[in-house]
Amino acid sequence: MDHSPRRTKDVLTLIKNPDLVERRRRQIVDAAVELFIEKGFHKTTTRQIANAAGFSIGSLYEYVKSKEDILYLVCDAIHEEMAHHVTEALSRADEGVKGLAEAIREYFLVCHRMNDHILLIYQETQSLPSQWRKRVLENEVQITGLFVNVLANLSASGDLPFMDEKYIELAAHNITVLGHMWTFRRWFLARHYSIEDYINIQTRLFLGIDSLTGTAPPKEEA
Amino acid sequence: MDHSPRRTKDVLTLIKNPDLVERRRRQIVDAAVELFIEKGFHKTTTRQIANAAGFSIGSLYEYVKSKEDILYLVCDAIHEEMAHHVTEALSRADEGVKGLAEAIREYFLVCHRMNDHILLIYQETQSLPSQWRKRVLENEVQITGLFVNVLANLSASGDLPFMDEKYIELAAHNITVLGHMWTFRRWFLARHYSIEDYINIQTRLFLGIDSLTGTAPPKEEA
DNA sequence: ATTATCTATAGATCTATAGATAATGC
DNA sequence: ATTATCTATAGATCTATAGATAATGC
Repeated sequence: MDHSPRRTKDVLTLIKNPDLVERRRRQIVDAAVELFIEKGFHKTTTRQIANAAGFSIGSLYEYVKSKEDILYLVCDAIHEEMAHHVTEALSRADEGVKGLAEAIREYFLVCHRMNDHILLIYQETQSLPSQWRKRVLENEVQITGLFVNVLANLSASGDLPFMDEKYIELAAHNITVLGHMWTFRRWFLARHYSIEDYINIQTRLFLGIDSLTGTAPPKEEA
Repeated sequence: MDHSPRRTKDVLTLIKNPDLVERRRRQIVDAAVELFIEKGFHKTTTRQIANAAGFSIGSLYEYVKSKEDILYLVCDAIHEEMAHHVTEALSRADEGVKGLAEAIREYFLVCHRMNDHILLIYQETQSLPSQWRKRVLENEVQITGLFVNVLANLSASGDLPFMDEKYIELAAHNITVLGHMWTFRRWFLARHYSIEDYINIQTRLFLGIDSLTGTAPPKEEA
């Protein structure tokens, strides 16, 4: 009998049928995401994941080699979903600074919806074996790269004041991380701000324009 | 014999001598910080902490009731140190916008030096029992409050354009979190920026002034 | 007597696997 | 025969405590 393991998405499996691997792993990931969000990675047992996914602990280990494998699959799935939504948000946005404001608005709303998933990445990336941790971190930067493109275009077209490459890159990191900030300070921020407040104020703070109309608001002076 | 536990810093101990408690707990915290940074909270054993602190596992449990107690003591110590450095940095700064730039500069340098400690808070706060998690999170916000004061004064004195309270508060959160960003994206940012670059560019991005001279730089146009 | 410390281990997991069983197709 | 699944458990921890010992002062 053939016992050689297959490699799918860089994670080893003993199951031959690739479609089955994909289907079962989706079950594993769905179950694990929920449990990890609720109890954290370390306090979730592989047995709980197997139960929630609807099969036995023995079967679970046919589809992954270790518990860390599951965490990696979870992080990867979350990144896929983030990247998908953000790409779509950016492609739908208009031209010019107004379009940037729309894109930021959409991005912040994606962060708002994926709150728990983003938190999970922040908290558990460190629990991955270093080779995979690197991969997950690079994914984070990849999303920042999407904003770098938008900003670079606006800077080149004159819609934004000309900015050095390094300024553009850091501004893109700021946008990305201020979206994350809503998730990891939400327990506090939500006392004072709705997500709409948050988007409006942030947009005015760093673009100086209104997030919906795209126009500079009248200056209030002391 | 008196077996009633004492409460010191809200953590129970069986030891009567308060000075001894303080001394031993400092040993425990110093040992634990290092181990937690290296391996994470869950992968560090209480036995390793006891060994590194220089006494037995039995003694360790005379000074704390549980492993979570140790994590709380660690988080609290880190907060104390952060708050101390930031308060000092703010009090040393000049008046006006230039003083704000100096304060931000000092704050970012504190984040730079306390890199690993800040990361630890981000990663392990979730592992605390909820009552203590709340306390640690409030500590984070307390540091933001220090910047709220500075910004409010500048806004009132006219050194900064007048800003609504909600704008001030969010701007303070932004400053705090962008300091943290340097720690959790440093693995990437440090490829392109020194901490000095980072401070200069961030200051110009959100104050529009040079971080050292406190003056508006000449505008570069495309 | 009282306090602090240590040794030894109970008790409770939890991951990962071995080996049996069921299902499917030649 | 081959593939997928399950049950049962080996083996390896790890936290927290009980009970013994050492040190200190009345």
